[in-house]
Amino acid sequence: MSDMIDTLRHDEKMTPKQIEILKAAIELISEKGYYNTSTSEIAERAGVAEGTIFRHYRTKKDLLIKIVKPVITDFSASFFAEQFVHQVFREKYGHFEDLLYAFIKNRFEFAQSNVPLIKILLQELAFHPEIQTAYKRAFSEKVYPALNQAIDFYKQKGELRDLPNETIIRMVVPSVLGFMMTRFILKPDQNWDDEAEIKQTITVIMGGVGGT
Amino acid sequence: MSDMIDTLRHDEKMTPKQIEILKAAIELISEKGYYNTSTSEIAERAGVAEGTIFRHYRTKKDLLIKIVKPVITDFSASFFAEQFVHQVFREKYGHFEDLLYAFIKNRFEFAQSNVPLIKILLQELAFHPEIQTAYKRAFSEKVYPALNQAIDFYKQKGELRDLPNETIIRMVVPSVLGFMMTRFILKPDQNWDDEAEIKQTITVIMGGVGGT
Amino acid sequence: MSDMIDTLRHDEKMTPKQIEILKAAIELISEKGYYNTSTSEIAERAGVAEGTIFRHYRTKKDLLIKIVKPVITDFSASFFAEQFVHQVFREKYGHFEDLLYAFIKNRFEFAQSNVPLIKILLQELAFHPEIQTAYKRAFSEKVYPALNQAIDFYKQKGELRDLPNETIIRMVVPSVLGFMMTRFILKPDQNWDDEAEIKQTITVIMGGVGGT
Amino acid sequence: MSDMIDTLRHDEKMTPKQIEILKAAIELISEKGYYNTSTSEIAERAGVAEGTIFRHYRTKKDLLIKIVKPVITDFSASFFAEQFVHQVFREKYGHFEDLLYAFIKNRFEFAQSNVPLIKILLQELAFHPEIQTAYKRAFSEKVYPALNQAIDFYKQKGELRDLPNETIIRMVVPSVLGFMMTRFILKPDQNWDDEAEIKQTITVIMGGVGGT
DNA sequence: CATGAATGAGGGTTCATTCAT
DNA sequence: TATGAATGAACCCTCATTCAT
Repeated sequence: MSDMIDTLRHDEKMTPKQIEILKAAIELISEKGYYNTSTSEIAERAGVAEGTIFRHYRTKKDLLIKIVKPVITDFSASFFAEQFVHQVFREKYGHFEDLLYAFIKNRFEFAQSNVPLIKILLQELAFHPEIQTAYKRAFSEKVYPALNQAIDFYKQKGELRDLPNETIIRMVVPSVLGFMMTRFILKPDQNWDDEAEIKQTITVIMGGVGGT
Repeated sequence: MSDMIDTLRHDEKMTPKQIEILKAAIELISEKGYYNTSTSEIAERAGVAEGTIFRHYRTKKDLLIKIVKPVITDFSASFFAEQFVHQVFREKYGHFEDLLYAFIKNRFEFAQSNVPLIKILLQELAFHPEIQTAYKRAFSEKVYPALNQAIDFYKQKGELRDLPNETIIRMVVPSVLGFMMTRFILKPDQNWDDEAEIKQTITVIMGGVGGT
Repeated sequence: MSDMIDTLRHDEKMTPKQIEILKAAIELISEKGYYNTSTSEIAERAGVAEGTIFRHYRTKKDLLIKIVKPVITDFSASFFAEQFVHQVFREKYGHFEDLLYAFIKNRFEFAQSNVPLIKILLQELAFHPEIQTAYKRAFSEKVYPALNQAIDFYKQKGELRDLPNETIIRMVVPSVLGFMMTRFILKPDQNWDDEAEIKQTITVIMGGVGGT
Repeated sequence: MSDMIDTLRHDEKMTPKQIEILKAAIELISEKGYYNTSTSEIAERAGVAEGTIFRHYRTKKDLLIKIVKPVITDFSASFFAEQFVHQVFREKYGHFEDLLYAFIKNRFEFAQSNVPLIKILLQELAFHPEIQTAYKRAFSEKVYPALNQAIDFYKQKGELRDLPNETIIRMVVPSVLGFMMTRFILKPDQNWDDEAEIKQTITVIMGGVGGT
C-alpha cells in the first residue's frame, strides 16, 4: 500500500506527515467513500492532529483532488506520451493485437498497483465537477489523440475495419474498462488467470473491429 | 418522468404524497447524489413537510433503498422470469444473435425510461452494502441462472464457442453495460443511431464468443 | 430588558424561542462583543439548542444584523418621519431651542430603553460593512433631510446663524451624541440630573449656533 | 506610517523585527479590527515567522496592549505633564480660548499622525478591560487633574461660568472628541478647512461655557 | 534569536430525526 | 395522517500557541 503513493508523481517533496495523511485518506475514502469519511477519522488513522490536515490541504475537497489528479494524469499521460505513440510508428507492434496487448498489459499493471486510487476516482467522478473537468481534459488531450493516430495507422495497414474511429474507440475502451472493473473492483477476490483473461478480451475486441 | 415510477413495481399502494416524495427524491438524488441531497430539499420539492418523509420512510437511507430496490428487481427479474427463458426454449430465437438482440433491445428500453434511477443505482452501489447485497442476490438468483440456461442451449446448437459460461458472461455483460453507460450517462446528448449501435455491439460480442 | 425588543419593529411575528434567542444575543453581545460571544453561549442562555438559532437566523452575522437594523431604522425613522418635520412647520416649536429640546428628549428616551442595542450598534458599526451601509442610508435618507428642512426653517426666522447647514449639523449631532454616550455608556452608574444635563447641552449648542 | 511608532514612547529598545511586527499589526488591526486579524497575517506582512511574534509578545492580546498603551499614555500624558499646566500658570494663555486653541491644536496634530492607532484604541476600548483600566487611570490621574486646575484658574479670572468643573469638562471633551472623530474617522476624505473647524468648535464651546 | 510544523480546543453550521400539536 | 419547530451530534475548518530544530 505504501508504495502506491510512490508510483504517482507528486510535484513537491512531501513531509512524512503529509504522506501519512495521504495514505490514511486513500485507505478510508476508497473503503467508505468521500462523504462517509470524516477529516477527524483521517487524522486519527494518520496519527496526526486534525488541524495538521488543513495545514497541508486547504480543504477536505482539496485533499480529494490532490489524491485523484495524479491518477488521472498518470493514467492518461505516462503510457501514451512516452512510449505508446512513438513505438507504434517505429513498428514495434507488428499487428494491432500486439499493440492492444501491450496497452492492456500496461494499464492492467497500473491498475493493479493503484486499486484504491482508481476506486476513489470512479466513485467520486460523478459528484465533483473539478474531477470531471480534469478527467475530460486528460482524455481529450492525451488519450484520444494517441488512440486516433494509432487507429489511423493500423487502418492503413488493413488491420482494422473501416469504421469511424469514434466507433472503434467505443468498442475498445469499454471492453477494457469493463474487464478491469470486474477484475479489480467487482470480483477482486476471485481466482483470476489474468493472462488468459487479457487474451480473451483481445479476441473479443478483434472479433468486433478486426479486419476481415 | 412521472411514469418512471409507474414502470416499477412497488409492493404497497402508495398515497399521492408518497409518490410525490419518491419523485422528488429520484430527481434530486440522481442529479446531485445521495449525500448532497438533504431531506429538507426533497420535502420542499415534493411539496410536503419534512416530517412527512419520515412517516413513510423510516430513515433517509430507507428512502434510498426503496428507490433502488425495484430497479434491481425489475432489471433482473422482469425480462428473465417471464419471457426470456421460456421463449428461448420455445425456439423463438433461432440464433443466439436474435436472442442477444431481443435482450439488449429490451434492456435498452428499460434503461431509456429509467435513466435517473439507474444513475442512482450505479452511483450509490459502491457505498451501501444493503444495495450491494440486493444486487448480488438478484444477479446470482435471476440473471445468472437464466443466462446459464440460455448459453448451454446455444452451445449445444453450436452457436457458441466452447468457453466456460463464466467467461462468456464476462464478455457479454460488460459489453452491453459499457454501451449503455456510454449511451445514457457519459454522452446522453450526442446524436445516437441506437439501432446501428446495438447491432455494432452484437457484432463485437459475436466476434468474441460466436461459434467458428 | 424584556420590553426592549418590543419597542422595536420586527417585521414578522416571532415565536417565543426566537424572542428568547434575540434577548440572549443582545445581552451577551452588548456585554462582550460580537466576536467574544459564541453561538453556543447564546443558545445556552436562551435555553435553546444551538441548531435552533440557525433555524431562525441563517448565520451568526444574520442574527447581528437582525438585532441592529431595527435600531437604526427606528432611531432614524420614527421621530422624523411621523412627528418631527410636520410639527416643525405647524409651528409647534416656536424657537429652535424648543425643537432641540423635544428632539433630544425623544432620542434620550429611546436611548434609555435601548442601551444594550445601542452599545452593540456603536461597537460593531466599525467592523460590519452591512451595518455601515444601513446606517449611512438611514442617515442620508431620513435624518439629514429632516434636519436640513428644520434648519432652513429656523434660519429664515433668524434663530440660527448663517452658517452652512453642514456646519450646523456638525455642531449639533456630536454634542447630542457625545452627551448620550457619556450618559449611557461611559458613566451609566453616575448620579445624573438628566433634565439639567439636557438643558446644559442645549445651552452649549445654542451658544455655538444660535442667532446673535 | 513608519514614524507613527517613533512618535510614541516604547520603554525598551526594540529590535527591527519587533518594529516590523508592530507596524504590521497596527496596519492590519486598524483596518480590519483585532478579531479579524490573525497572527499569521501579521507575521506574513511583517516578513517574520509566526513563532517570532510570540517571542516578543506573550500573547496576541499582549501585542494589542503594547500597541494601545503608549497611545493612551502619550495622549494623556505628554501635553499635560510637560507643557500644559506649567504654561497655564505662567500666563502664557491670556484667555481660556487661547488655551483651548493650543490644546485642540496639539491634540489635533497628535491625532493626525496617529490615526490608525487611535482607531484601534476606540474600536477595542469596548472589549478589553485591560485597556479600559489603563484609559481610566490615565484620565483620572493625568487629564482630569490638569483640566481641573486650568478650569479653576480661569474661573477665578471670570472667564468661565460658575458651573461645576465636572459639567464644564463634559461640555469641552465630547465637543473636541466629536470633532476629531468626524474629522479623522467618519469623514477623513472630505475636504476640510481644519483651521476654520477648530475655531468653530471653540466658538461652540465658549458659547456654552464662556463667562457672560 | 528565529523558525515553521504541529497542535487541539473551539467555532459556526448542517441535517437527519423526533414529537407535540 | 401531516406538520414543522426543535434537537444535538457531527462536521469542516480556523487560529493562537508551543516547541524541537
